[in-house]
Amino acid sequence: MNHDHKKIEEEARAKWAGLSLYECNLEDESKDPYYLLVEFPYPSGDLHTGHWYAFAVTDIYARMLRARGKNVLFPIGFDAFGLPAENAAIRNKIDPAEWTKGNIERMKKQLEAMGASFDWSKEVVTCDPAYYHWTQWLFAKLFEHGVAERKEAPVKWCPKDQTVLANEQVIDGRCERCGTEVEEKRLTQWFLKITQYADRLLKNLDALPWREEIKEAQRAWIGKSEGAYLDFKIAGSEEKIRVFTTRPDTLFGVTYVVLAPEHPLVASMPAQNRAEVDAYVTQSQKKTERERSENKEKTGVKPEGIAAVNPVNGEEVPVFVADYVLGSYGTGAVMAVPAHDERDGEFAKKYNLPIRQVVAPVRTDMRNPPQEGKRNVARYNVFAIVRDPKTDKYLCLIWKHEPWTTFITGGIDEGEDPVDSAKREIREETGYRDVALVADLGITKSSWFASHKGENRSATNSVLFFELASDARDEVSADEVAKHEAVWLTAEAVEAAGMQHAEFDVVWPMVRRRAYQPYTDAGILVNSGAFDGRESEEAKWDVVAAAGGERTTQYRLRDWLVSRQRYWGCPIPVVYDPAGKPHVIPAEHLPWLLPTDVDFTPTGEAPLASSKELKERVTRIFGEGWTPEYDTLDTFVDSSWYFARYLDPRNAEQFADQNRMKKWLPVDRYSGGAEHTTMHLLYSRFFTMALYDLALAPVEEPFAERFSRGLIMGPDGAKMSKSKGNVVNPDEFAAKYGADTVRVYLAFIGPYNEPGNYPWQLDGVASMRKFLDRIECLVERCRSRTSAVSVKNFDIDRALAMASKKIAEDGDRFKFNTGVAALMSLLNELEKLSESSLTAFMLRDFVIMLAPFAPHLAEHLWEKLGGEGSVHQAPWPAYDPALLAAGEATVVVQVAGKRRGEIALAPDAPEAEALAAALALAPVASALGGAEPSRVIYVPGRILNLVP
RNA sequence: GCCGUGGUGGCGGAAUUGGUAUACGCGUACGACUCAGAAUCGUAUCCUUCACCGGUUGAGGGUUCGAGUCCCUCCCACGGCACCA
Repeated sequence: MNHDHKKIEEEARAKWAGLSLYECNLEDESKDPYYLLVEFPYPSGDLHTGHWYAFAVTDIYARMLRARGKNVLFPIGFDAFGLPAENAAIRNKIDPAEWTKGNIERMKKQLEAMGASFDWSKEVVTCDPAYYHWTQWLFAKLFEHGVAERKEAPVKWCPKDQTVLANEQVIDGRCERCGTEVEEKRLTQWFLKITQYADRLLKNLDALPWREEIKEAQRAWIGKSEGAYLDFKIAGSEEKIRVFTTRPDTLFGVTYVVLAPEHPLVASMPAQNRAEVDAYVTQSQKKTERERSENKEKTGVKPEGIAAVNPVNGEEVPVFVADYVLGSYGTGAVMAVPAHDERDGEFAKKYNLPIRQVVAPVRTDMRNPPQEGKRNVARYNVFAIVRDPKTDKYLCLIWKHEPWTTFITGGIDEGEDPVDSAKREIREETGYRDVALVADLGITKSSWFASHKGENRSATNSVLFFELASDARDEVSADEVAKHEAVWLTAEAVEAAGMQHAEFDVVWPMVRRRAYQPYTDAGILVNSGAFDGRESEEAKWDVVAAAGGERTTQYRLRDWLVSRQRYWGCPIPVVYDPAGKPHVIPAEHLPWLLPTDVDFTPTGEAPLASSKELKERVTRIFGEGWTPEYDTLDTFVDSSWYFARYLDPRNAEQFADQNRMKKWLPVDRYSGGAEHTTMHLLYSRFFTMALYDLALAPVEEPFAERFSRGLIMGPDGAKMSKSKGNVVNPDEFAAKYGADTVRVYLAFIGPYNEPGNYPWQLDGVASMRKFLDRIECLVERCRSRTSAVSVKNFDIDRALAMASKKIAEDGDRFKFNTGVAALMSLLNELEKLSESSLTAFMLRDFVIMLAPFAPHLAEHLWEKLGGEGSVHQAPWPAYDPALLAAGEATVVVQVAGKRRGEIALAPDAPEAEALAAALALAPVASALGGAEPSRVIYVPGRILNLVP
C-alpha cells in the first residue's frame, strides 16, 4: 500500500468543490451536447454494490466525454415516493417525508465519496412539491385529452392489509408485505390509456438501435395479435356471442363455444341449471392468482339449454363457461377448436366433446421430392400403424428393391371405409388378420416421387392406429413377399430407421401417445365445405368474410392502472362534484399538496381519507358537497418524465422549457438495470409519445440508446443476500483501498454493455489497488516530472496514440474492462523505460486517460506532474493518426490456412515483396515442399496465405 | 412450452469487418530480496511433447484460401413471457 487514498480523496474533493467542474451549462453553444442518463435511485438509505456499479461506472463515461470536448449533462435525483418510506413510517411511527429526507442526505454524501461527477444543480426529487406539481399538471393534461380515465377494473387485493396492491407488489400470488394470498376485486380506478399507443410503441421499436433482448421483451409485453371478431348467435334468441380468434381458418372445426366466468352473458342467459352455473362462477372468482397458475387442470360448466350457431355453416354447438378463458382478453369468449388448439383439445378430452379436424398437415418427402415434368397422381390412401401391445413393437415393412422402411400403406378403393381398407392392406401385406382400431390420427397430405412407378404422388392419407388383437396370420402372397418383408420394430428402431413417410414428424408423437394431438400449424383445409383444398393461411380472411366477421387486432398490454390506496405518493389532482363527477384541479391550485394529518395504518380505505385538512381544503376551494380523490399515483408515473425535468428543474412556470427539450432530447444514452426493460421503459416511452401528441414534447421516443448493465454477485458467485451471508459492503472496500480502487475494479470486472453476472472477487479488488500503486510509483520515479521538455520516443508515442483511440472507442461501446486493460498494457510499457527516458509529457497523457477511472488519484498525480488546473479539465490526449499506421506491421504467413511464420513489412508493402519475404522463410518453403503456390491471398498489414 | 441472449484456460474475461485464439488481470509454481515473514520484483503457466510436430473456442456437420466469428442440426446455461384463443 503506497498512496494515502484518504488524504488524496479529501484534497481532490476540496479542489473540485471550488471549481464547480461538473455543472452543465445547458445553453452553451460552443460544444456538442451529450445527455448521459442513469436511472435515479430510490432513497433507501445506503448505497449497495448495485448503486456503485450503476453510478461509478457510468460516471467514467461522463468524465471521458467531458475530456473529449462534449457538453455533458450527467444529472441525478431521487425517485422518492414509494412503499418503503410508508412501511418505515408504520413500523417506527416516523414521518415518511423526514425518513426520506434523511436517507437522501446520507446517500448524497456516499455518492460524493464515490467520486461521481453528477451535476447536482439539476437534482430532482419526486416527492418534492416543486416536482410533483408538474406530475399533477401532466396528469391533468392527459385527462383533458382523454388519455387518463376512470373505469371499473379487476385489481389485486390483499385481504389482510385491506388494500389494493400494485402488480409488482404481488410475488408468487402473495402480498409482499404480509404473505397473504391476494384476491381479485372489481374497483373503479384511474387508468392511463397506454393501449391506444400499443401499435406505435411496437412499431417504433424497429428503428431503435437497442439490444434485441430489450426490444423483444417490449414486444412480448405489448403482445400484438391479429385476428377477427366472429359472432355466434344464441339459438332461439336475439343475443349473440362475439368471439376473438386468430385462427378463423379453423371455423369449420368449432365444436363448442366457451365464455369466461366474468362474461356478462353468463349471468343473463336462461340456463336450465342456473344454480350450477352460478356456483361455478363464484368458485372460480374466489380462486386466487396462485391457484390459477399452479393448477392448470381445466374446469368448466355447461349451461343447459343454450346453443350457439356457427356463423359459417349454421351448425348448433354447445356453450360452456370455463375459467381457462380470460375475461380481460379479447371479448372474453372463444370459439373452441379442439383439433387445432392445445387448450381446447385438453378441455374437449376431459368433457368428451367432439374433435373435428379441418386443417391437414402438408409434408413433402425431401429425399424423394416430386420431379418436374412427371405425371402428378392424386391418391386417397390409408396409413396404418400397428402396435403389438405384448411386445410394444410396431409393424413395419422393409422394402426389398427400394431403400425404404415404411408402415403399412395402400390406396382406398372407391366407396370403401378407410378402416376396412386399412385392415385389408394389413392382411394382404403382412398376413395379420386380427387387429383392433385404437385411434383415428386424422388426415395428412403428402407428396413424393414414386420411383417404382415413375410418377409424382400427391396423397391424402387417413392415418389409423391399430393394436394387434391376436397373432392369427394368413399366408402372404408371393407378390407381396417379393416386394417387402414385414418386421416388428421397437420405438427406438422405428426412430432410427428414418421412416419413408414425409409426415412422420406429425404422426409419430400421436402414435406414442396413442391419440390424436391438436395440430396448431398451417396446412390444407379439409371438412370445410367450399374451402376444402385451400391453404389455411391464405383462406383465413375469406372465411371471416363468409361468416360475416370483422378483422381486428388485440394486444396483451392492458391500460395502466395508476391508482394506489397509499399515502406516500403523488396525490391524484382530482376532485368530485356533488354529483360524483371527477374534475381535474385547476392549474392555479397546483401543487395539490399531500396532506400531513393522515393515519396510514392499513384499514381498507385509502390513507388520505383520514385527512381532515384535505376535506376542508376541497370544501374551501370548490364548495360544499365536493369531495377529494383519496388515491395517489403509482410511482412509475413520477419516473416516466423525470429526464425532462432535469433540463429545467427549477422552472416554476412549465414542466420544462421547450427549447431546452428540443436541444437535449432524446437522451443520448440511458444506462439502467435489466429489471426496468419492460415497465419503466415502456411507461416512459408512452408518456413521451402522449406528450408529443399534445405538442408538449419535441420527440416521440425519449431514449436514443439504452444499455442494460449486469449484476454484481457475492464472492461465492451467488446473488447477494443477507440470509446467504455473502453481502459485500462496497463502502468498506472504499475505506480500505480507496474509492478509485473500487471504481477501477467495477470497470474491469466485465463488459458493461450486457446484462451478465459478475462475482465480487476479493483478490481482484486488491489487484486493482496494486495497479494504482504502480502508477503512483512510476510518477515518483520520473526525475523530470515538472519539466516542459518533450523528448520524442516513437514507440511510446505510438502506444499512447493507440491507447487514446482504444480507450475512447471502448468507452463508446461501454466496454470499460478493455479500457482498463489498455491502461495496464500502457503502464507495462512505461515501466520498462529507464528513469531518464521517462518524461512528464507521456505521464501526463497517461494520467488524463486514467482520470475517468480513478479521478482522485489522477488529480493528485496531475499536480505532481505540474499540470495546470484540474486533470478533469484537461483535453483527452490528441494524436497524429499517421502514427497508428507508421512503422512496420507483422504479417502472418500461412500455408493452406496454417500459420507457418511471420514477416515484418511496411503496412503498404506490395504483394511481390511480401511473397518474396515469405518464401525465404524455411518453415514456409518446407510446407510448400518446393512447389509454387497456386493461389496467394494477401491482406496488407495482416496476412499472407499461400495455397499449394 | 414459446421467444431472446449466450457457451472461449483452474477463474473474470479479450479477439471492433471472417485474417496470429486465449490480450489484460486473478490464481498457481519456481526464483530474487529478507535472519524470517509480509509486501514487492522477476520467470513460467491452454492440452500433448525433452523438443519438433500435432491438437484446442459446448457437440456434430457445412460454406471459405482461412471460421470463436457466417449457415444447418443438437446439447446446456441465463433472461423474458406463459391458459392471451
